[in-house]
Amino acid sequence: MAASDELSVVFAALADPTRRAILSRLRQGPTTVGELAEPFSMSRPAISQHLRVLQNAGLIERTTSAQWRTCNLRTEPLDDVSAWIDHHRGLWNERFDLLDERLRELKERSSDG
Amino acid sequence: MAASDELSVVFAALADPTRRAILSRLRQGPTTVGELAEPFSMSRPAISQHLRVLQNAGLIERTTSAQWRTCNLRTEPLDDVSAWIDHHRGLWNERFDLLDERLRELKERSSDG
DNA sequence: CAGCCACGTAAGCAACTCCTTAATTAATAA
DNA sequence: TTATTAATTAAGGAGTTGCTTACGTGGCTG
Repeated sequence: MAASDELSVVFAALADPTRRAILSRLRQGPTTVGELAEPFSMSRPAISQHLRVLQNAGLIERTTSAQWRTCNLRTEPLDDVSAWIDHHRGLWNERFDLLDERLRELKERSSDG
Repeated sequence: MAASDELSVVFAALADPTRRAILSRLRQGPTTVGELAEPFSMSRPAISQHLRVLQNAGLIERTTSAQWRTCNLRTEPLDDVSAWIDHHRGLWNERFDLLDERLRELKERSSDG
């Protein structure tokens, strides 16, 4: 990774499919490390190391209760990432109207269903 | 990097401040490699290698005319990244109102200034 | 042709990533 | 206490990254 600035650390954390899968799993709610490791054909220490990378990036939080470590998703770092991405997609200075329109559509649909 | 799936390749390409600065520069328009290398205290080959990473990720395109290579920004890969990020920020199923409000703020500011 | 210019490739190196197995810590349960 | 369970730390290795310097390539110019 080499670069130690926050954005680089978060991007690097996301540049691994195992780690992204872990984050996806955590969207369903807090989980223990063992449960998190289950779907992967990988040793527990490997998962622990991935979790450390995610924690350093601020993308998860770990709490201890008894001998279990519970992992929680933290989405704050994704705000910075999203801002950078959207800026470079050219959304910030141009297509407000389009985005606005789409959001309104989605909003209507979700209140309908 | 190890992972070779498209999303991982793009995230990894973005996990370096030099490469992100190159992309930022390219937002102003197409540029030659020499011009692109100028702001960095780094050898030309190093920049060439960064450009290769960006090209492999589909984030730039290089065209040759005479002895110059012109680099162009390609934002398509950012669409996938943005979709993943927004999905995991929970924006797709929840906080439409908040986003809507923020966009309205930004819009007002940009039309004011 | 020779010489310069813009850029890339090749080779090498320190540092890092991602995985492994073995040992360790800490809490629970007999 | 001893054994079991959950997870981390330690140590090591194959492969990758990010830089360097040296050399190569293709296009222009005298």
